[in-house]
Amino acid sequence: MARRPASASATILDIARELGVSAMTVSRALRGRPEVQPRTRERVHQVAQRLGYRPHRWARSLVSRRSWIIGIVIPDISHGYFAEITGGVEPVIEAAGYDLLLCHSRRDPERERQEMNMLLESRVDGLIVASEQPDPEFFRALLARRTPLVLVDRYFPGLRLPSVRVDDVAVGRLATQYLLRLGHRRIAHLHGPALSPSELRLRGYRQAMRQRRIAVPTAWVIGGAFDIASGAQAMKQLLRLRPRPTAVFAANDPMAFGAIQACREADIAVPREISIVGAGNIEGDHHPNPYLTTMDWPRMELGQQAGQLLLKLIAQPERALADIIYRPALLERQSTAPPLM
Amino acid sequence: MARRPASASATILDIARELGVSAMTVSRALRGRPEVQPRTRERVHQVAQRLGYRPHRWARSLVSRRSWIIGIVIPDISHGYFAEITGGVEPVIEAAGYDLLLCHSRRDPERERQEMNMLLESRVDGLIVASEQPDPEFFRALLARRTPLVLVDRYFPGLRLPSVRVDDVAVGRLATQYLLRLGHRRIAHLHGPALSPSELRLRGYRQAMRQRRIAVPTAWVIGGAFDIASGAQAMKQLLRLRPRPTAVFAANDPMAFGAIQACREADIAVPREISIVGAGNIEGDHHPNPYLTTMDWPRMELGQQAGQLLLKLIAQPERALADIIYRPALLERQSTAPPLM
DNA sequence: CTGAAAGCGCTTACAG
DNA sequence: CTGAAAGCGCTTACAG
Repeated sequence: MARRPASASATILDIARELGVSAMTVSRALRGRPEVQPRTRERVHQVAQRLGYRPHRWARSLVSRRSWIIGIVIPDISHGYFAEITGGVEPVIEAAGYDLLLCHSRRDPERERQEMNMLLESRVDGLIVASEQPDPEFFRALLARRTPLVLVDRYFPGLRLPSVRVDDVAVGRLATQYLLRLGHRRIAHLHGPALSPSELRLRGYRQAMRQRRIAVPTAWVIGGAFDIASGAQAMKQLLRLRPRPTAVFAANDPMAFGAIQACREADIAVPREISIVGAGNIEGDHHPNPYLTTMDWPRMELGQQAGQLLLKLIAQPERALADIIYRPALLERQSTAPPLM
Repeated sequence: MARRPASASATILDIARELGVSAMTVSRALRGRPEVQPRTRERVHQVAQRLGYRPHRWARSLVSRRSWIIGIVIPDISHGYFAEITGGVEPVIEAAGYDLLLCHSRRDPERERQEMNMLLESRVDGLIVASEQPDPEFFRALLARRTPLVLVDRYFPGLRLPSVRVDDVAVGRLATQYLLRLGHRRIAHLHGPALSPSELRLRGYRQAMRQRRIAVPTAWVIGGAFDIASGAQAMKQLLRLRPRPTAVFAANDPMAFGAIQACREADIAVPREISIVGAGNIEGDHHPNPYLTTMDWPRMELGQQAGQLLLKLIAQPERALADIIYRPALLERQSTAPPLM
C-alpha cells in the first residue's frame, strides 16, 4: 500500500484497486469512452476526484504515440510581431486538441537548434518555426524525420517545407515606390539580418529603384539586426552622408523606431527633413512621435493559417502543401512627407 | 526489421541490435556514463548519429520520475514586465539542467487553471506562477500535490507558498508621497484588478494620504484592468471631476500610458496640468511623450530569485522558505511636476 | 460491458 | 565493463 512515497500522484491502478475493477475500465471511464457503464464511470470519477488523480500525460503519449503537443519556435516572445502570430496559432491548434509548447531562440541560431532538438526529443506532433538559421542545413537534415513542420514569416528557398508569410519583395517594393511617388530620390535602406524577409525586402527596394533608373550607392544600404539599437546605429551613419538621403525604408519597425530616435537626437525633423517607412506595423498602442508610416499585413491570420496548414500536414503527412503568401499594404501615417525643395 | 513505419524514430534498441550490444550499454553510452568502454561509446555515438537517434524524453522521464521541466505561467507573454521576469528565470533553471515550459493565461483565471492542470499532467518538476486567480482556492487544493511551486509578482496571504515580489505597499506609498512632496493634494488612483499588487498598492496610496490627513473621496479611486484601454477609460472619468485631481498614481505603467493618452485627447497637458506616476518601469525603448515617471524594481532579478528559490524547493521539498521582497524606487522623469497655483 | 496480456522507450537496481 | 529482469503509467488490440 505504501510503497510509493506520499508525494507520488495517484495512478489509474490506485483507482482500480479501490473500486475492485481493472485498470482498463478506469482508463476507459476517464477518457469518457461509451463502453463503460454509467454507474461505473460515475464511481471512477468520484474516486479520481478524491485522490486528486491527474492522468500522466507522457505515459499516455508513450503508448498512444501522440504527444498532442505542437511546438512553436519564435525569435523573441516579447516582440509584438511574433506575439501576434503566436496568438493566431494558439486557438486554432487548441481547438484541435493540441497544446502549444512555446520556445524562443532569442535570435540565436545555435539556441534555436537546441530548442528544436528539445522539441523533437519531446516528440511534438508538429512544429511551427520562425527560424533564425542563416542557412537551411539544419532544416534539410530535419526533413528525414518527417515531423510535420510549417515555417512562418521566413522560409528557405529550395527546401520543401510549407511556409506562411508575407510577400517580402512586395513589402520592399511598395514601401520604396511610395517614397518615390512622394518625390524622393535619395532613398536609403536599413537592411536586416541574413534571413529571407530582409533579403527579399532589399530585393524589392532595389527593384523599385532600378525601375526609376536610380543607382543605389553602396553607402545607402546599411545592415542591422532587426532591433531598435541597430536601427539607431545605422541611421547615424546615414546622417553623415553628403548629400544626405531624404528618405529611409527600414526593413522592420524596430529599426525604424531606432532611426527616428537617432534623428531626434541629431535634431533632424521627421518627416520634414527625412521620411521614414517601417515594416510590420507592430507599434500597438505605443505610438512614438511621429506615428510611423509602415507596411502592414495580418499577423494574427498568418498564425492561424500556419496552424491550419500544420493540422493538415499532421492529418496527411505526405501531402504537398502550397505556401500561403499574404499581400502587404501601405499604412500611411506621419513619419513620411515629400522632400524639401 | 520493418515492423515499425518508416517514419518512426530510431530507438536505443535499434542501435543496440546494430552493434550487437545490450540496450543498457547503449543507454549508458548515450548518457555519457563512465562505465562504458571508450571504443564502445564511440561506436554507439556513430550509429546514433547515422540513424538520427533522439532520446525519447518522456520514456526517459517516465522511468526516472523526473521531467526536467519547469513550468511558468504568466498573464501575458507580450507584456514587457513578464517577459523580463521570464528572462530572469530562464538562465537560472537552464543552468541547472531544466527546460522551461512557458504558458500564458491571457489574464483569464479559468484558462490559467487549465494551463496549470496541463503542466501538472505533464509532471513538471516545479512551477513558477504569476497568478491571476482572484481567490486562493485553486492553489490551496494544489498544496496537497506537493509540486514545488513559487509565486512571482503576486501572492496569496495565508497560503504557505513562497513568493518573490516587490513590496507593493511601498510602491503605492512612495509614489503617493512623492506626489504629495511636489505639492499635490487632489491625488487620484487608478486601481487594478483584484490581485495582490493592486490591493497593496491601493493600501500604500491610502496610507500616504491618511498620514497627511487628506480624505480620499470615493470618486478618486477608479478600477481598471492593468491595461492601456482601461487606464484611458478611467482617466476620462477622472477628468470630469470638479475640482479636477492634479495628480494620478496609476497602479501600473500600461494604465499610466492610457491615462496620458486620455489627457492628450482631452487636450490637457501632462505634466503641466496633471501629473501621472506609473509603476513597473516597462516602457523599454518606446518612450511615450512625456517620459513616464514610475516606480521601479528589478524584474530580471525577480525572475532569477524565483528560479533559485524553486531549485531549492526541488532539492528540499519540505524546507520552509522565506518570501523575497524587493524594495521599489522612484524613477523621476517627465510626467510629473508641481501643481499649478 | 469488462479484463488479461503485451508493450510504448527508456532507466533503475541488481547480478556477474 | 556488460547485461537480463523488472517496471514507470498508461493504451492498444484482442478475447470473452
